[in-house]
Amino acid sequence: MHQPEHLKSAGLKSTLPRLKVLDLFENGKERHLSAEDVYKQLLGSGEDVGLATVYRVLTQFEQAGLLVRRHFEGGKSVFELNKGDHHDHIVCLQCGHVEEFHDKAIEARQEKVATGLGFAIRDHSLQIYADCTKKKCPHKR
Amino acid sequence: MHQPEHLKSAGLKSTLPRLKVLDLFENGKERHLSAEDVYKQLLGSGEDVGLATVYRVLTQFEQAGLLVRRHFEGGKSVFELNKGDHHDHIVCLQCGHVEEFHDKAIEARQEKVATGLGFAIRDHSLQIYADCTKKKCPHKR
DNA sequence: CTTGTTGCAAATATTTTGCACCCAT
DNA sequence: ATGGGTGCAAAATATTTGCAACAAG
Repeated sequence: MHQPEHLKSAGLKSTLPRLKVLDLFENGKERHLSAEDVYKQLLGSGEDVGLATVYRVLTQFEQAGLLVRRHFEGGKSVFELNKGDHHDHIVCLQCGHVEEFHDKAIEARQEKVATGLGFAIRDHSLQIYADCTKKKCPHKR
Repeated sequence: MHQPEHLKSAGLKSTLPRLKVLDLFENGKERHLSAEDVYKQLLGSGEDVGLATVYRVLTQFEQAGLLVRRHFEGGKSVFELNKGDHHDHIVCLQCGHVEEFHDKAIEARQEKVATGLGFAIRDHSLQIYADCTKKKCPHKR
């Protein structure tokens, strides 16, 4: 599996559920997963974890800076690996796939607008909800 | 109170709970309210409504285009009057006040980015979380 | 009248927490 | 061994729904 250094440095013991969750994000197919997604995938792999543990681990990883929590529509929190870079998201309304993008011009304008209104940006979140224009949505679930 | 034309044209009967909720958004102090906020304010005004009715009314108003539903952080939905214009939000981290803004350049870039990735935008949501730079935050709660 | 609307309670959905047992160090 | 970690069940939070009583047109 993987080295538990990340966990160590975060003051977290290297346990099976934690290693498995980390592995899912590092080597899984989807980069953006909800607690339910993680839980189901672990059960599917024959792991015997509780949903509560998944929630606890995800929250701990978020606080440790290993994961980032996103608030898309739909009431569920979605997590992804914290790669250190900032990016925004475009969510396909047809299949739910999440694509990432970064646009310097948008960031610059945000800075300008905020400054103009007398604010100092600390963080921001931008999601675009869209339909895929290709004949077949390439990201069917 | 108010004319029920909005309701009529939306195919909704003009009832007391609906008129009261609409009034809150049109004449209330805060433009952005959660279901819980609306419910508490109505109870405070001596109205006898159920929380379920508030949720139903808010949802109906959203579908009728009278209100817009926002998904800020915190797990709760927040509603505001639909003034027809599109705008994004800047949330003051110090007092929680919500300021609105609209920037053509940002919108244009979003369109460009989405098109470039093969998507047709249906909706988007942009929130900036920031600190007020004025000596005293002018929006203390 | 007739159909839409409401309040209440119960049901969902998501996430958190209490607790006794288990395991990494 | 021992303190953190886990699973399970129950609680907490946000929202939806079934249903009988009720009210607008």
